[in-house]
This record gives sequence, structure tokens and C-alpha cells, in this order.
Amino acid sequence: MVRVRFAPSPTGYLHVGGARTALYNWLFARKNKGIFILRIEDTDRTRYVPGSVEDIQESLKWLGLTWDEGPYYQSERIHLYREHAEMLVSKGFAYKCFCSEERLTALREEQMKRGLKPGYDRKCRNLSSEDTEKFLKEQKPYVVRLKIPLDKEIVFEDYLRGVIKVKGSELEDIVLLKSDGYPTYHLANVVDDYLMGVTHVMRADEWIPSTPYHVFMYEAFGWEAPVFAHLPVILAPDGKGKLSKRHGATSVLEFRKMGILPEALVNFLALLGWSPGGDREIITLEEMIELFDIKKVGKRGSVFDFNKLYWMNSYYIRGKSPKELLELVAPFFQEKGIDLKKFDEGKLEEIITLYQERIRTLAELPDACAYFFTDEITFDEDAVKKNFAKPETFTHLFEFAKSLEYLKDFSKTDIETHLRSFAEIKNIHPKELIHPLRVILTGRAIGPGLFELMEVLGKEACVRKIYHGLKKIQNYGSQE
RNA sequence: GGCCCCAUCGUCUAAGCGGCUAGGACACCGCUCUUUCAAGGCGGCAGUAGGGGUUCGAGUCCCCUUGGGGCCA
Repeated sequence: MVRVRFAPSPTGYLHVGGARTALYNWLFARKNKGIFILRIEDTDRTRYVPGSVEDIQESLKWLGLTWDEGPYYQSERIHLYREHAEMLVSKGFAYKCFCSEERLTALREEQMKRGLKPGYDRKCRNLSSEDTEKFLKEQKPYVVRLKIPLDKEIVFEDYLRGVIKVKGSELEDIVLLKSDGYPTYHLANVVDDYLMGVTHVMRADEWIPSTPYHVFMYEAFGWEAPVFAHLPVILAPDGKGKLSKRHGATSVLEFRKMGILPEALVNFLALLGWSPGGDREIITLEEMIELFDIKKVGKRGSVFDFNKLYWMNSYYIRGKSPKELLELVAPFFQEKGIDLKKFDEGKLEEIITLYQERIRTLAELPDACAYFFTDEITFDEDAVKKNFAKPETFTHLFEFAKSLEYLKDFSKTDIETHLRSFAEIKNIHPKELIHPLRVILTGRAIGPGLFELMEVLGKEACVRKIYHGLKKIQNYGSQE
């Protein structure tokens, strides 16, 4: 039975890099009819950020990555790590180190000064049992360190990268248990993975250097090690370094706030480092489960391309029904102080349909169709300047508005026929009306087709907005 | 700095055992549709980091260089 886990530290919000790691683990579990475990690695109390556990869970749920077991909290399992540290000591694979913080700092400074690599000099590695007894009796604080074999090479096979070898002499006698009795990441991680029956450890690249320690610990405990697969990291758009806050959004929930759909983010993340093969770009979670193959995950880091994410998002937006979109978009209007429940649902769906293929994120919609909710809109200056350069435009629009009142039917085809014949009578090109009209109705030079737009607004609103807009724009002009 | 990992268009990637004109997508640029924008359709630009091997044949295997990334400080 395949058992995998996602084991974030509650040190902040769930980063998209973490989300992708979670996704690959989840896919692997689903693909193999296995179990996906959520484990919170919260043994480092100094780095704990309140709210992050909730954020992580909400992010995973939003993405649709539900877990089968957990969340387990390492902070509730401290006794297990102590027992296991003791176990390693008695087996001779770890030892108690009584060196003081001061000595270690001094040691490091000395090493730096002499141009040596900094690290523990293994002073307590060969403490006599008498000395150890004595120190313990004195209640001297100690840490437990791993006794790395210096004459051996530690070898393990990464599922994606093949054999990785490191000389024991290159490794350090890392701390397993701190003086306050709390485990370090290394101990807790190995103990839990074993105790929880984890069969495949899929985690970020950056853990490769610590894997030899883990491998040795499995050996020391006499446990069979899980399969290790180190996943590539997500790089910043500027190409250099990991994706971080200064490159824009990085947390999953931030993307939600930006109006990104979860299916778009998941799809995008999945393809960042993995390909279902062939020319597939758009793929659902269900299809991913079918096609996912951990062996096909790439080895190199991939740059996070916001453009492609936006493209995917607009693709998924276009695929929604107006009804679905209406629901999805409501919070974004709420934020702008607009309560959609106060408006006619059918009308709202019509207006949404007009913008469905013109927005890349949900958050863009409220501004784009602001005019639908109020007459007090701001006019795009350039658009006004360009489309109201000729004075006769004002009289044309005024007369056109007046003529609209006599229109019996207000369907887009009626409006179009009417506008075109009006233009013919005035001996002007229809464009001379269409563009100024769009500006005066929406405030912008770009947007949906004018006739659809007018039909959705309705006759009254159109007439009212034209008169209102003409007044406003004329005032602009006189003030200049 | 030491150790480790990685290397196909600007970006994400495809090309099971070596055999193609190196394919797709985003972005960009044209053309088309048209009332603007968007979407769509058609087309274009653009890549195997460099150097050595192995081989009839290398993106694919080996070595070196370079470059990038990570971990430890």
C-alpha cells in the first residue's frame, strides 16, 4: 500500500511551491490507490507563525487536495522522538554532547578565521561513560548528535535522479535532539515517516543534502528506508533564485484573492515540472490522476510564468456557465461595495456573459463593468479626447439618444438597424457614433460589442447615461 | 568558499531501447473576422550552452568546461 505525506512547517502561508509538492504527492497517492497524509512539522516553536496551519489546510482544500489522514502534529508526539533518540544512543549511533553554546560559537569563529569549514569538531563523540555519567549527574544540558560513520560512503537512490553518494567525512554530526528536549527536523521527520508507514518521500529539491543523514538514520534504526524522490524547485520569473514575495503573489490564497480559479492554478502547477505527454495543456485533476507518472517529473527547476497562468485562468473562465461565474464573482463585487443580491440575476448573467471572454482574472470584472451599477463613472481621458474631438459628435449623440426613445423594440438587431440608418441620414460613418457611444456608456474605448451592450443596459439606462455623460464630458471640455 | 543537484525556443515542455525538417503551449509579431477590445482561425519569429569522445548515426550515452540552482555556513 502506497502511503505518502505532505509535511509543511507552520512557518507561514502555503507557498505555490509547497502546493505543487502537495499536488504531486496527492496525485501519486490517488494514482496508486494509496493514502495521502497531512503532517504539520511544528517542532520549531521559534518559527511558528499563528494562522499558518489554518492557511495550509484551507489552501489544500481550495485546490481540491484532500488528505486521508491527519493532520498530525509533531508537537504532540515529542515523547516519541525522545525515545527514539535514546534508542540511537544506546545502539551507539548517536551520542550526548555537552558542549556549551559559547564553545561552539568560539569554535566556529576560530574555524572561520583559519579558513576551515565551520562545523562541530566531534569533541563529545568519544566521551568516556564516566564523564557522561558525571555530566548527567551535574544536570549539564546536552544535545543528542548523530554519530556519522567517517570512513563510509552513504549511498542512496533518488527515484528521479539515480544514485547519489556522499562521503561520511563530508557530513556533520548533526543534532537530533536539542537541549530543550525538542527534536530537530531530521529526527522527527525520519521517526514519523517510519511510524506512519510512509513508503515514498516526495519533497523539494532542497532536502537532497540532508537525505544522507536520513538514510543513515534508517540504517541505524534498522528500518527499511522509503523511496526518495526529490522534486525540482519553482524559480522566480526573473530566472534567478526561488520564487519569493518580491516577484508578486506566492501564497496559494493570494492567488485566490487575485481571482485565479483553483482548477487553473492546479493545472498550471501540475505542468510546471511535469507533462502528461503529447500536446496536452488543459487537464483536469481526474485526468491527471489517470496520466500522472512520477518518473516523468522533470529534474530541473522551472520558472513561474504568470502569463501562462493568466492564460489558463482566462481559459477556465471562458468555460464556466454564467450562473457559475456569477457565484464565483460575487465576493469580488462585495469587496468593491457592490451587493449582487440586490440586482436581477438574469441581468447580471447577461452582463457577465459580455465580459466572460474579456477578463483574465475574476478580480478584473467589477471595474470592467462598473458602469452597469452606477452612472457616476470615470471616463478614460484619452478615450474621450479621441472620440469627442469633433463638436458635432455631441449633437449627434444628443439627437441619437432622443431618437432611441421612439424605438419600440430594444434588441441588439433593432438597435443596430436603427443606428445605421441614423448614421446614413446624418451622412456619417456608423463608427462615428459607435465609438463615442461606447465611451459615453462605459467610460472606456474598449469593451463588448456596442449593440449587445445596449441591449443589456436597456433603453432607459442608455438614454439616461447618454444625456448624463454628455453633460459631464462637456463640462470637462469647458474647464480646460 | 565547501558539498550536492541541474542544463531542448524568452518561458513551460514533447521527442520509450541513439535513427524527425527537433513537436506543442504561453508570450511576441503579422494576417483574418470586425464597431473597439477580447476570443477564434491562419501564419511567422525562436531552441538542443560550448568542447571533446563512443557510433554508420547523439538532444538522447561518457568526459571536461561554462552556466544556473540548492544546502551548509
